[in-house]
Amino acid sequence: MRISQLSAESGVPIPTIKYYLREGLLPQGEQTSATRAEYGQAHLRRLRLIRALLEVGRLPVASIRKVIDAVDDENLGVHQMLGTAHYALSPGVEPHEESPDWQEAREMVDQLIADYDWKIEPKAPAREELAQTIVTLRTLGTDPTLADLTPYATAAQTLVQTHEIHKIPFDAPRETTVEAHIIGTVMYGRVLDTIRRLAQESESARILAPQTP
Amino acid sequence: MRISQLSAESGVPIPTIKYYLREGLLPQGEQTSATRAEYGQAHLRRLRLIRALLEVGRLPVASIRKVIDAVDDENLGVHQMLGTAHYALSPGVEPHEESPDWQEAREMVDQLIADYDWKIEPKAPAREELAQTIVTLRTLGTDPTLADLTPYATAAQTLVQTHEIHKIPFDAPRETTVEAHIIGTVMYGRVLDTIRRLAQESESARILAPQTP
DNA sequence: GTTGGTTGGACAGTAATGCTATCCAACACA
DNA sequence: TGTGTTGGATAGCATTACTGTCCAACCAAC
Repeated sequence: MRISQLSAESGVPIPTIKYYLREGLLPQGEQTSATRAEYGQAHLRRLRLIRALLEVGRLPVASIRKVIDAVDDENLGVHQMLGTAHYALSPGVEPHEESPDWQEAREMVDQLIADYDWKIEPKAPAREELAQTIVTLRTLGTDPTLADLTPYATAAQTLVQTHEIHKIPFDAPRETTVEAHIIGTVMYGRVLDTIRRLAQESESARILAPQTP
Repeated sequence: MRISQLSAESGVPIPTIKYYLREGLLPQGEQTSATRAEYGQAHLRRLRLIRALLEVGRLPVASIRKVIDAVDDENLGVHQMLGTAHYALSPGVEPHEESPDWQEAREMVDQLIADYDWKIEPKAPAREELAQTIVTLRTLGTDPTLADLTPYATAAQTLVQTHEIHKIPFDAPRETTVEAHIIGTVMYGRVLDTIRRLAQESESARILAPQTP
């Protein structure tokens, strides 16, 4: 498959594909001559993943490259590879000042993790992210307690344990495993967010809507 | 309160505050002379909300303005105001080609909404968003069925009905009501997303981590 | 009354991000 | 022998969210 066909099948313009190649998101095709390269199904698949992460997952290109670098690093074991990829999917929190508010928020996060007996790396970005959200909620005047967070933790745990984790083929080839992991994290993350907004609209409408029985 | 104090209390630089004023995110202060304006607690509160939506909610400035315009439009009833604000919080889907894939995806969304007996406007942006995600999941090779979506719908409905909707003071002043609504949608949306990633990491670690009992 | 700092308003500039556009020589295929 | 495509390189562009500079008008302190 040449680049034009790759473009036609994926719907991605050729200059954009070249850009992804430059940026290392897409592996180079197999060179057949100085000005010819051959692309295969793997490239098409990778290209679709990139577009999914960009358009649906709204991940920056730099994060996508981190994910891909983790996959392509053969030195990493599956566990490390998944961890690296997973962390790269995290939006990330810019550095912030140390303050008692932050310390308190971090303690709440630690407590939540302990309550649910979760096994989380100390440096997991989601810890800081959650702490940031708690701090922000405080400055907004609402003061979240652990009891406000547990319903979300329970819901998340149930979803992950009963529906998501079994979809990941841990014994398949590396690339298949990460891809499933990424899809589970990003795509179903958006599914959940969107569906939650539907549920909110519906509940809000039931309470407030002008009577139309 | 003058602009410098507003900046000091909020931690937002003065040029940025000026920018928000220009963009209509922040209402003008009360002019006391040609080169003096007075700001109050409402401004500080609004400023914190803007930062929360930007930093935690990752909403574009244009969307924040839509939310604020809805609040400031006195012609709108509370129901309409909440709806407009809620829709502005949606990331939005760029226009796409009509195709059987999209039709099928939309039908699946309609079916889900019907199954849960949700009351959703035909033009709700979350419909198209969910359809987009379904289409994308298809191109990625996983083929989501209604049964794959229902666990998320059940979880979302439970969260919204038992924990979120009661936090919104529907009989309070408009501004208080929308603010609570926005916080519920955006901030707790992020809480859920982040906590879900924690749960994923933990489950993944339990299955894959090198044994460290 | 002078002086020094602050304010609002206007406008230009900037950094990051995700593309797009153009050019070119080297092919491949008819 | 021509026609078109390719890879590689480089430059340009649109958007977003600020940031920087300038200035006359002020207010408050000395």
